[in-house]
Amino acid sequence: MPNPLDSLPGYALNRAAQAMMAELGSRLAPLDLRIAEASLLLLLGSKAAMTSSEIGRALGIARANMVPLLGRLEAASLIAREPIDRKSLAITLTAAGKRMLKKVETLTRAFEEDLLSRIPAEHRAHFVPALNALWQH
Amino acid sequence: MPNPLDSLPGYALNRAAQAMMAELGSRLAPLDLRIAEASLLLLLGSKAAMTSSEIGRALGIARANMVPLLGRLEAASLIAREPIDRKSLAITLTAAGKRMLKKVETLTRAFEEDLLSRIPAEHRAHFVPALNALWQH
DNA sequence: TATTGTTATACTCTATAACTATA
DNA sequence: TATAGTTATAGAGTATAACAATA
Repeated sequence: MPNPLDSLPGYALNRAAQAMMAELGSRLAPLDLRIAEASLLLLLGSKAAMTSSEIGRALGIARANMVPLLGRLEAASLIAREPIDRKSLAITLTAAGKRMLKKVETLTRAFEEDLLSRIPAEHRAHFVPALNALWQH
Repeated sequence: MPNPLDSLPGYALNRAAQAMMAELGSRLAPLDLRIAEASLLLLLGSKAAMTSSEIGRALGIARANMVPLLGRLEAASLIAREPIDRKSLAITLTAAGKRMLKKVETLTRAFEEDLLSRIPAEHRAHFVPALNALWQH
């Protein structure tokens, strides 16, 4: 039933991420948010104001792809842009954005708990450190 | 420097998979193969002949998306399709496909070793079991 | 009746090049 | 000179609906 690819770390990593992101996407759908949009709200909630470029660097999103992402959030009145100088814009959460953030935080907490609960207890503490070793820096 | 999302398992999972798949994609580029194509060759190498639907189920690829995938591999003369009955086709590796498979196996082995080597030793043995718990069945 | 292979289509995510305006 | 924000575009991955033919 299982195939020989299942023992490959890279294959397992890809399948697990695909499954979990599909699950998270389904849970976010009722809020009309995509994963990147929810991530952005969570990030802004902890860092106050950031520029588009700073957000992109933090989330691993290319600058060019930040434009439609911020555009959708602004169209939904969840964020606002205010000039810092004549070159940069500060992205901040609106009141509606902060209310949406609360929902995202609740939903995310439940999702992350459910994800961890699927991992056998003896492996659980090793999960995030192993993953972070693969991409940080 | 790090952001608060880094401690979330789902976020770390997604970033790690994104980074590792980008790395694998770069390594496969000289062979002119995409990740799904290389996965298909590896699968066929261990299972002899399979139908398109069986491959799709094994790799988590929708049947409709198997069509262009198999089309590219057939255009590259790496696979062949032979009728099983008047409804199904057996997908098999051609001689060129088997030669390419050897390259993919060598490359994949190196990639998987490099991936694991990035994970601190104490976390390494927990990695694949934790991931497989998230998506299998 | 369920499954296979297929077509067509659409949406999302990601990547690149180029441009302007400013620090 | 490097960076910010943007436009346009292309590629790749994924998802759905529908269809004819066959098991």
